[in-house]
Amino acid sequence: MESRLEDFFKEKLDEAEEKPSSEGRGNQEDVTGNWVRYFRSLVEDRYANSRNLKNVYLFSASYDGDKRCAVLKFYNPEDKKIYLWYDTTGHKPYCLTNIPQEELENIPEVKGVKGLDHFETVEKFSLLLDKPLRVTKIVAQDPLTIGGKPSGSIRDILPKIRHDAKVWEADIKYYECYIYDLGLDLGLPYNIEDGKLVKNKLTSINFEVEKLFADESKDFFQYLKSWVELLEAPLPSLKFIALDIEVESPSLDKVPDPREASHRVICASIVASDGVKYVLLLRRGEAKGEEFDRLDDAKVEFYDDELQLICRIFRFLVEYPIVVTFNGDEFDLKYLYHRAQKLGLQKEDIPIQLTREYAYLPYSIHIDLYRFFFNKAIQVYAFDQKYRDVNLQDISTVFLGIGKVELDKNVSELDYRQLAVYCLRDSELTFKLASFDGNLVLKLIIALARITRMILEDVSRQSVSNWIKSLMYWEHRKNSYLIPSSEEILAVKGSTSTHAIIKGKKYRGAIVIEPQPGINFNVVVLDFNSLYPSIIKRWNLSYETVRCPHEECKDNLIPETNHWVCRKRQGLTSLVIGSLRDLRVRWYKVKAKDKTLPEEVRVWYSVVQRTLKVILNASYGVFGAEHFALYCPPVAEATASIGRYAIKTTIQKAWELGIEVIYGDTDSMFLRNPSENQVEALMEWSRNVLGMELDIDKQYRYSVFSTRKKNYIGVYHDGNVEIKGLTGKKRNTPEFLKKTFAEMIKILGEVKSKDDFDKAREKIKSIVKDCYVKLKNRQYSLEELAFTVVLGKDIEDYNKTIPQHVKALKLLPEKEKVDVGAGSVIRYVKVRRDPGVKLITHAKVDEIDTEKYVEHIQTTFEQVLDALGISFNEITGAPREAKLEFFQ
DNA sequence: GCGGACTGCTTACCT
DNA sequence: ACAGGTAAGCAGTCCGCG
Repeated sequence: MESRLEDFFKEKLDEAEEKPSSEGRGNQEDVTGNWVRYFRSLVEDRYANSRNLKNVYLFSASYDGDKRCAVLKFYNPEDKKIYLWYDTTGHKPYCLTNIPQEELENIPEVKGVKGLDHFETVEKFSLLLDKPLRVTKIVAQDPLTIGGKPSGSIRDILPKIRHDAKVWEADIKYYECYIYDLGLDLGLPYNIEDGKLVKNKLTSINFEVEKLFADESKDFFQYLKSWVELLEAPLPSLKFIALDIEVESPSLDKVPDPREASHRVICASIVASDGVKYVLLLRRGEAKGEEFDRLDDAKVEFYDDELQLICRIFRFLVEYPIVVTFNGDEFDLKYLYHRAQKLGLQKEDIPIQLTREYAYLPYSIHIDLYRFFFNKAIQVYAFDQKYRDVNLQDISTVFLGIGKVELDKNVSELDYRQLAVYCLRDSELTFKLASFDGNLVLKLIIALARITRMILEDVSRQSVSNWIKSLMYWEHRKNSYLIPSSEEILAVKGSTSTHAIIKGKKYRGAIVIEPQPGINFNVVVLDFNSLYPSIIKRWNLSYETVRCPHEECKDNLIPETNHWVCRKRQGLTSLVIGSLRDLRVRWYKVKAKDKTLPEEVRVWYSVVQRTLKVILNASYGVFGAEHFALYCPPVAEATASIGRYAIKTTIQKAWELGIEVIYGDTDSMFLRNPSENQVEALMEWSRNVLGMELDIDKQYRYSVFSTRKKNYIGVYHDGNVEIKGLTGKKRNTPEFLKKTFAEMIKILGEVKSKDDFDKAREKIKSIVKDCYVKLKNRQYSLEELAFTVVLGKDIEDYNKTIPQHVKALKLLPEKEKVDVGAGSVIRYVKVRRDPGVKLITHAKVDEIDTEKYVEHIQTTFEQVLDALGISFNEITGAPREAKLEFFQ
């Protein structure tokens, strides 16, 4: 596929790079000419319309403003390159309106809009009204005519002309509209035959799956089938690079502004999946040590000219199909874009496009891992909150066991070798974050793209509400359903009928059962297997079915609300979320553990089940989120309400069966020493009566509860200890407390029987006592005493109250305050004098307010001591209090 | 002028 | 920029107190 021309220019470029200009800053033309020629030839050649390609994977799409059409990006696993394909179907941007075609034709303000193509009358089905609707399709020659111009777009002028004008589907990005209309599947293989797009034959549905879901309705089964086809499709082997650059910086701790790009790019490093490693360094006037041509397994190149170095980076950006960065959107690529222009390169010769939020690579796929790991849903559900702070240092330490190279001075002051080592490490870490566990992260992104029908760039950056929006929109278009506007849904279904416990919330959520304080042996924890998605499936919840327009459904009420649910039509959300849930629980989760399957298949199944988990966990919440495109509070409210109903009735049934329920939260029930028969009976009852699966989630040798909800310790039969919610493991708790707490936990893990507790009690008392004494003697360092708190917003935004960590910050001189903002981590200690707090960097050990810290020891340990029948005063030597005994 | 009761704010957690 | 519920610590306000 690669042309002679491309090879020719590549050689030319290599030549140019092998003899970096010796006479210092040479002619601009010489420096960049080779790059520009090479780049232009590449665009004309390989990136020109591809007419014949086999088995290429659809990874991305966008709109080409020059050619005025959609362009798709395909990845060819054969030669591991990206190919562009420009639309050949003549598809055009459009939106829909309720104004009849004849009327539109007679409105001069509309007819006169430049870029308008034509009108059509089409039939769509309105789920909201449960009836067909004739609407007018306004077709334009370019997306901006529909919407997005500062003024004068169809989207904006129609409501001005007629007050009852409705406009639908006008704020969908054009390439998304294109994907939905053509029913394209992202991440799946296609063929291009004589310029036409042909989907590869799909993996047929597995016989086992078919058998597993034989009892489901026809519609439901159709959904299962289409998901399986997507998710069982083969996965291409991927080729990618990680990139990182270093920029001279004026002062310590000050990151150069990428828009200004006023400082030199002094180093770049590239680590590629094919083993290629490069460090590119800028020769600088000042002595920066000896030059060298290798650094471990990386090739090192020195450049006299900064622009030449940057062009070298650009070559990597167009030659590799996938480029991975850590914060490339906000820094590396943004910087390179502006810096290259500053040094004289034309915009069109830079292979980077900046939008408001992204650095987009038109000839490859840019994945910014920072954006991906920042996603809360990814953080919590895909990675079980293994990392807390989103930065390269912490994330790579968690997943790879290595961190960044530590610096003791400004990057500008490092010698060549130190700089190279530092920079190379960063791109190595970035590379490994994309590739660990067999490219887990990239696979997650592809699995997400397949399900959501989003391009890789979007799905890896945007959050759950956009994922679900996209997959729902795709389903609407597939079935010719009119996509309702958010206002429309709200107008018809805006009301809620319950009251939240927390002020300012819209509706009542889950319930938490009051725990029975004390210690209990043999505790079995049952939970509803993905409760909310199950409810959405079983109760047919969707924006069109909750409060549906049919009189005859109005008696089909949802507990504790005045909402009813449709009996006549299967809800779209119910089908989509329900099928994904069942597939995860009954197929992918099971198969991910199936040792008879080849390792590679198992790994993919585990990726899929994790991806589904992320989507499913968010599926309920989005309907209660104002910014979600299909925001529908009654759907969220109904879901939570049925959840409360499910757990309440199940607990009641448990008592009837003679099982003691000692705690429960949302979807879980903690049973005290139940018999196998009792557990089995309860699970069966739930299956038969509620129609919901109840599973054994975990079994504890014993559990420790105080009177507090969302706070407990569970000790598994193997001695592993699970701690939930306790102060002793919170992030902001001082280290000395966490350490002492961990010692106590270790003792608890060793307790096997009631008798062991007597010994454990004594040990725990002495551990806490030691802590108390050490504190009193001021033997703890400031490091150990510091509270670590994340600043929730910028300092000046605290106008209601001034919390302690902000108080500590206010003592800083103005010019140091500017470096602190939302997201900064603040470490402070409590002192006796005036404001009571000081930043760790400003305090001394003898200022510490030990009395305050004693209170913290007390609250931290009382959460456990209570249940053990130990009073804190007994430990510190204060008068003995009555001892509580919880054993029965 | 001070302390207790109360509410509200902030952070971190649970499901 | 997925939801609501809970704990803890502190900030700020109101009220009573001859």
